[in-house]
Amino acid sequence: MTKTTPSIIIADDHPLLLKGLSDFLIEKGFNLLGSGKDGREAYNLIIQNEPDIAILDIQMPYMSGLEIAQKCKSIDIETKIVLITLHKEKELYQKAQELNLFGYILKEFALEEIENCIKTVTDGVPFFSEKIKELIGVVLMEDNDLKTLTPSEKKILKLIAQDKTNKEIASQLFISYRTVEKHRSNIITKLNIEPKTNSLLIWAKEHHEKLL
Amino acid sequence: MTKTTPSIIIADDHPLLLKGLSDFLIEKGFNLLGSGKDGREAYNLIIQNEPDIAILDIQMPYMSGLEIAQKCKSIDIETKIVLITLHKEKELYQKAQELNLFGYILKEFALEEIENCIKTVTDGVPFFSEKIKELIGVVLMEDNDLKTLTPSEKKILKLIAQDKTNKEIASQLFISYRTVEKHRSNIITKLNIEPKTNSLLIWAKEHHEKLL
DNA sequence: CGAAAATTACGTGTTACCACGTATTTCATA
DNA sequence: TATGAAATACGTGGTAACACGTAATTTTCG
Repeated sequence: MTKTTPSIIIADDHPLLLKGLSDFLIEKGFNLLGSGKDGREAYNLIIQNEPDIAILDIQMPYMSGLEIAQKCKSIDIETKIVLITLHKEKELYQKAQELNLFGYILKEFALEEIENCIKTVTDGVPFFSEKIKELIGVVLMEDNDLKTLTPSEKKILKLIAQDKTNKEIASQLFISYRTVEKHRSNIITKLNIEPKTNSLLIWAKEHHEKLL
Repeated sequence: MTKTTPSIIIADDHPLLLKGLSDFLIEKGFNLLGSGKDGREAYNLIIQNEPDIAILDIQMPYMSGLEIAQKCKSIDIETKIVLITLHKEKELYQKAQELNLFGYILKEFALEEIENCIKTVTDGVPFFSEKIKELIGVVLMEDNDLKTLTPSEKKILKLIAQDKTNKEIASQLFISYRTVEKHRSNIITKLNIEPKTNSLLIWAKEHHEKLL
């Protein structure tokens, strides 16, 4: 790893954030090659410049930060990708392993943390915010429960989250209404849900993001 | 209204956004008196400087933008308050009337819109983003239904949204279990909810923000 | 192939939710 | 004070959700 200033491109669909980040990096003397306001622009910037680091928002029009990371991996671009987002996205932790993600920071973090992150990543060391790590712990627990579900059970859980009744689910899956009930029962047992009347519906609603 | 450049203070707890907004206003030649990173700082800045305009994030530590607006009104500070936020807060439209709010913009909006907003507000004309207005339309409809609910019905609706069963609600309110059921029935009728089994729970969950 | 897991299905019983109706009491206010 | 709205409460009947158990069939995989 050379000791020259790393080249960087950034992308964010929030003009204010983009400006803030851009100004900050320039002031700090980083080698900012360019910035994009959506996923397409970001992707083009990356394949044209092959920067050392790309700091990308997760949610952007046309292409998300994750999609960009995926494509970059598939075409063997060595750009280190740092995701930046407002939300503590729980699903992220797994994908971070699969893709060549090198960092994940929250927008509300201090500017110094960004500088810190860039330096760390430049040395080839992944950087994840502390708060993210906490989340990962929690999510891992919950996901362990989820993983014990069979495919059918997951499918039914999804449908429950979509406000379907047992009968609707049954006819949709061409199985008996009783079978659906049995699955429900098994799901409740596996997920250690309190045995209240609508507890499964409530659970499904609260965790419906994880069922996608 | 004088034609001099309006004095402005800004506050946001996201360093990046604050920097972006700050840099932008300075570049555009606005008279930026100061900036704060939380509600307290913002409030102090306002009462000390009594700026023409205060651009505040809604969600901030110690004091929200709305609380600041409230306090400012109570002590007759004439600063025109513009709220800025990432989320399309549905509850906002009502409060905008009560307080001396002069604007509401979304962070993802173009920088030009902010400039536009400041100019409009300087002339004493409230500025609300188009997207907000759309939302207000929708929310007004829904709220009309909500307003038809009696106090007791609202209370029960809140408890339903908190996953309480009829019996729990009954014992908590010291009323009969049957009464709760009657209320439920009335609520369903008033809100035009489809007569499915857990439809009321689902409705309450989906609208639980509005029940606060 | 054989064992384990998954899927399918049913029985029985309890509780919760919902509709529709009736009826009493309380309370604000025209 | 009198009218009406709201809150309270109960009856009846139907559907849905859930617990717990049994069991046949299919899939999966060592």
